[in-house]
Formats: sequence, structure tokens, C-alpha cells
Amino acid sequence: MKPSIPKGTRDFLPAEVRRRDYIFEVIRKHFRRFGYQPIETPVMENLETLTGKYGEEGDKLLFKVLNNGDFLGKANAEDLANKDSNKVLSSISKRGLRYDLTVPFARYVVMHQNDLAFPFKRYAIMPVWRADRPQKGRYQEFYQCDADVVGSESLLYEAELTQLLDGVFHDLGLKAVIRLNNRKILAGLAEIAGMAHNMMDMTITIDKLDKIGWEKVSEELGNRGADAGAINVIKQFLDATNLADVAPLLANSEVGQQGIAELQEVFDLIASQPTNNRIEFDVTLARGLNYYTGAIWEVAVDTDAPGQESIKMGSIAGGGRYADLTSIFGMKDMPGVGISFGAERIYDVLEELDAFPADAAEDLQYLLICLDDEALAHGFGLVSRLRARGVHADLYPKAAKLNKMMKYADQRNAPKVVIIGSREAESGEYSVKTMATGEQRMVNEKEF
RNA sequence: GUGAUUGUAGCUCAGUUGGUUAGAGCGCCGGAUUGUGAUUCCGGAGGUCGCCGGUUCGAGACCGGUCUUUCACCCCA
Repeated sequence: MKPSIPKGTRDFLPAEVRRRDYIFEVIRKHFRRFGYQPIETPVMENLETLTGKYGEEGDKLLFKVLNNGDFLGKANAEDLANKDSNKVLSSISKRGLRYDLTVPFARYVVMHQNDLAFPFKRYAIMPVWRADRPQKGRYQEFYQCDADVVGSESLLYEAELTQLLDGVFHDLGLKAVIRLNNRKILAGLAEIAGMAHNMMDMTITIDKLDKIGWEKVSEELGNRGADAGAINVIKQFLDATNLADVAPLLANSEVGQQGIAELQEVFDLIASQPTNNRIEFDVTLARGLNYYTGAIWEVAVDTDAPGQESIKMGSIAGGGRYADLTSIFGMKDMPGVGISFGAERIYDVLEELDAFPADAAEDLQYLLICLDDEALAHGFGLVSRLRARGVHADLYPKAAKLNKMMKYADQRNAPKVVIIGSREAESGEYSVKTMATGEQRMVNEKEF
């Protein structure tokens, strides 16, 4: 048979894995520095844990795991006969692959509440699965890198998570623009525009402003039920570029003013300490999952920064505050806030900018090659001693033609090759060739 | 889920209005070179033309289906 892998999944070559690990390590370093602790949850959750948490669209994108055994024999006969996929599902599948890291985390917090100290700060770097149609920067299996804190409403966390985003992208050598908004401001807008009943429609539409322009946004708003007055109010709103301009427009909305006040406090906290990237208020920023209730973040590559003008990529990180994620699992008053890095997209951007550090590529220091069986026995001793000392060393496993072995060394990207023949085995002085320059000299074992 | 798009050697791609035995570059293997890679020269291997069916005397090419790739929607990282 012809080998293949499922749609939307990928294999990774060693060099790619090292580069991905580099990204994960940078992110992990910052997570730990800010006091977030690692947790793990299963790749499978009970389907009922997942369904209904991501909206109707999300349910369609959930990977369901077929029950073991005679799943059709145990299926609901009527639903099966009617070929009603949605109904028959519950009787043939009880598990699904996790769709994100936040909902499993909510489930985890509820289950382990007695073992956790609140505010509880956790991070997780794990793959998630979505049955989405693959596209540029969109896969069916991809990693998310999440940091969340639950059990506190303090806006200090909004500030610290912004610092964390700022620090990670600075460390990765990427100029980013971190956009901030607050869902309460959007709720206030919906209120004064008379759109409170379909705020979701409104926010999804205005989020497209920079992509499709005002003309189409106003048209789509009309289609989604906004009248001329509402559209006019929204227009004024979107013309505002800073918090001070927005504040008077929301004078009559209590929730809106609350959003302004919260965001102002967050910006004041952020401004009190040095940062590296553009951090902006963006009133059009509306995206985010249904459960966000306060602050929302979205991070994109700063295409105004030198050398990054050509990058076309959606958001590379995001997040938000949710007032109440755990109540659906039976635990009330557990507010949370968190962010998520899109490692796959960051990878694609760093690749395009050629911004990976050189040492993210190869970590072998010495490759030993032996000219005959006696030398090979000697080489095994030497490679063992080098490894015991912590030197990254490898040994070609048989005595072969030097030509062939040198070629292998070249392919392995070995920076130095140790040649062992009868002369070297006797003297304990080894021929060490530096591959980049071609220079070769005799080196004593201690000098490796 | 909707609408497009792609698939030929390990990789990148040619392949004319349907016509004999499907090609190139790179890579791979062997040799020149039994103590020197990346450069040079010589030789060689490698194909179910994504898969299934149809049209035709004849299909890599045309038609249908299906899988996959990429892209735009929807939504999202």
C-alpha cells in the first residue's frame, strides 16, 4: 500500500522538530517565569464535556471517537434506520478529541478544586484537533500553548498576561502588535445601538472591518438586523481610535463605562513598566470564543516593522477573560483569564523571516568513524567516554569506506569528524576534521 | 459544511489536437578514489501517471466519482 497520513496532519523532520521545540521552550520559559504550573489532561474527553461549548459550528468540528466493540449493534435502532447522524451519534460515540485546552481545563478545575490553591495558574502545551477544512496556517492537528489563571478577578492578571505576550515575542525576535479590547465595551455598543439581543452577530461583523472595509460591514450589519440608526451609532464608534474618544459615546451605558474603566486600568498598569512591542486599544477587535466576558487580546505580526512587511498571517496569539466557565460543570463564581499562542503559525512566520537561531538546527558535536574492526572497538570506548562527559557524540556503526562515512558525516551536519584507524587507536591522538573549513589536526582525548 | 484548485520517479517539474517503450534537473546507488565529505567525471537503479469506473481501436491527457493539496467563504490558532 501507498503510505499516507490523514488530511490536515503532518510529519516533522528532525530539523523541524528542533525548531518547534525552540518555540515551545521560549514560551514555556516565560510561562514558568510568571509562575504558571504545568498540567496535563487526556487527548480524549467524554463527548458530553465538549459538546455545546464551542457553539453550533464548533460541535461540527469535533472529532468523535467511535465506541469499541459492536457499536452498531448497540446503536439506537430507530435513529440508525432514519440515518439521522446527529441523533445516532450519542449511541455510537461517547468520547471525542479535545478541541482546545480551555474547556478541558475548566473540567479539570472543577474535578480537582480541593487540590488546587486559588488563584490557580496553569500552563499547557499540547496538541488539539479540529475537523476543519485545512488551509494556510490551519491544520486538523495543531499545538496550543495556553496560560490561564482562575479564581481571581484582579486586572493585574490582564497586565501580566500582556507582559507575557510581549516578552515571548521579544524573545523570539518577532515584532508583534498586541491588540486589546474589552467585551463590556462591545456590550455597551450593542446596548446603545439597540443590538443587545444579537451582539454576537454585531461583533463578528465589525471584526471584519480591516479586512472587507466599512461599506461591506455596514451592508452585512443591515443583513444581520441593524437599522440605519444602529449602523450610524456603530460607525461613530469605529471611527474612534482611543479610549478617550470612545468613553463619551458610552456615557449612557453602565456596562460600557465599566469596560472603559477596566481597560484604562489595564493600560495604566502596562504603561508603568517597560515593554517591547506595540500594545494598542482596538475597538474593532471582537473575535474570541463565546465565553469571553471581559478583556480580549489578539496578537498579530507587526507588518509596519522593518523586514516584516510581507508577512501575511492571521492572529498568532489571543486570549480573553471569562467570568464563568466552570458553572456548566457545577462550580460557580470561578472567573478566569488566559492567553493562547498559536505555535504553528509562529513557526511559519519565523521560517519565512529566517529568524530561527542557527543552533536550533543541529546538536551533534562529534561523529566518530573507524577504518577497521579493531579501530571500531576502540571507537566504541571513546564514544562512550565522550558521552559520559556530556559531549554529544555518535559513532558510525561499522568500518566502511572512508568516502561513504565522510558522506554520512556531511549529511548528519556533524561539525567535527573523528577519524580512527590503527595509528590513532595506538597513540590515543585522534585525527579531528572540522567539516566547515576542511582543517584537520591531531587532538588528544582530553581536549575534546 | 459551500465554491474553486492540485496530484506524473525520493523532491521540483516537463509531457503538443488522445497515438510506439512517459522525460529532465536535483537526489539516491556504484565506480574513478581500500585514510577524507560538500566541488568534478563515468555508469546504474528507480513510475499502478493519486485511486475507482467510463468514453475510445487506443487515455498521463477526455468524462464521472472518490481521496489528497492549495485557496476563498463560514468559523478559527
